[in-house]
Amino acid sequence: MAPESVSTTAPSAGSSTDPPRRQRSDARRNVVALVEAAKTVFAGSGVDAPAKEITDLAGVGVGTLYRHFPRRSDLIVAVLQHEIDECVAAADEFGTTLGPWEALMAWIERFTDFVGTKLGLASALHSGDPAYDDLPQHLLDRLEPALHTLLARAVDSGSARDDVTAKEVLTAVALMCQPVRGAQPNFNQRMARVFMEGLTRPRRV
Amino acid sequence: MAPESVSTTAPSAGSSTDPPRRQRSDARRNVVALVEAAKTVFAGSGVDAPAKEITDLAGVGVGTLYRHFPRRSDLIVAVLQHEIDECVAAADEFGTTLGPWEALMAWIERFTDFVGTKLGLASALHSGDPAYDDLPQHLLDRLEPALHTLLARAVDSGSARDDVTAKEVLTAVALMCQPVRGAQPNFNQRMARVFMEGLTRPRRV
DNA sequence: AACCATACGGAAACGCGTTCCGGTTAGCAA
DNA sequence: TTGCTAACCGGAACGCGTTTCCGTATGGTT
Repeated sequence: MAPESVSTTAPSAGSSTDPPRRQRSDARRNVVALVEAAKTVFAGSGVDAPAKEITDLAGVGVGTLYRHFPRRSDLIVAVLQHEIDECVAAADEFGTTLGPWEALMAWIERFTDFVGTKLGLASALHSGDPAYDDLPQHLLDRLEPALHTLLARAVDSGSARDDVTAKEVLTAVALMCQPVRGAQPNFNQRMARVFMEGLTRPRRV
Repeated sequence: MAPESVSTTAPSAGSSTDPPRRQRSDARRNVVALVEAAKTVFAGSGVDAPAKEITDLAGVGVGTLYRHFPRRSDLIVAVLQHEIDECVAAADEFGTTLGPWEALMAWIERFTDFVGTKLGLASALHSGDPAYDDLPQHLLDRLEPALHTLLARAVDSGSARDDVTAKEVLTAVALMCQPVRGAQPNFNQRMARVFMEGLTRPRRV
């Protein structure tokens, strides 16, 4: 994940090795500028926009980008951090205000919104490109617990089958969120809903 | 689609312009060698293996590859032609030997087998890379009619909902077939099945 | 003020797809 | 057979984006 960007945490702990000097102020500034620039560029050109586009906007050299964010996924994670947190928070809210099944469906819709509106994020998630390697794992680690709670409740209440894990649901729905050329605007959401309906107790007609 | 590879058809028609000379024998040989090599390389390194790997195996220069197959999708189509035909044929068979719903499910499983075993084919389908532009459309054109028949029968028999088109099903299932790192081997098939079960008439629990 | 670990920037190296062109050859006609 | 020419060949050259590398600048500390 983001190597040094988020960690504004306790650098003072004189650990095993020599006293580590604090991060320089210009470095901190640049990290912020890069994340800010990346947010803008990603929104306009997708998550695999040329690196130079980002560094130019941030007013730094490419070296600086790669030093702070060795992999593209590091940068993406930094950019999305906030929205991911919001997504997790939504799970708590739905879980307490809606019925088991409704909460599950509502959250999935929220999740598809999140993934779908990030240009190319879904594609990156499953591209196999090593630059994005950590991305799926990180999202999974963060979101899986949130969904797990909702799903377990739906299973307990008898409205969802119990042979599919939260992780699998998350992965499958993420797959469904990939942009499709020439599809109707809400295609992905509709298909995700169909998938979710397949999650109700199975039976034949 | 494949520009000149498949078209062993009637070059003799003295059309508007001067009599076109027949395709040269070495050209024909090279096309065959390339498709053969591509089949091997695709199987080993996925559909986006470096072009040079293919040309080396085929024993030709890169120029020859690009002349015959300007887009990567042309080459893929040529390689898959046969298997696509088989997939279409399977639809006919299932349609006549199985019940409406069972035929539908059987064919989808057949389809996931096809897409899933082609390394990276599913990813390529939705990559957005212009090199693969024609690929989805070509597969859709070829497979949609096959599925349409099966789906219509299932809808008529009352076992499937009628608010999702064959094209949508095909696209959605293709999305689900994308390889996922660290997933169980049959993950994609299972998820595709869940999706299909969501296709039964909707109702609440 | 002086020192130095840290960080900067952008040039250079690299990998890969794609284009281009001088040389070669298969097919056809005389 | 021989000669002509369109068709074809190979790979060098080019474009573009990522990634590495290193001389230089600078913030922090003494």
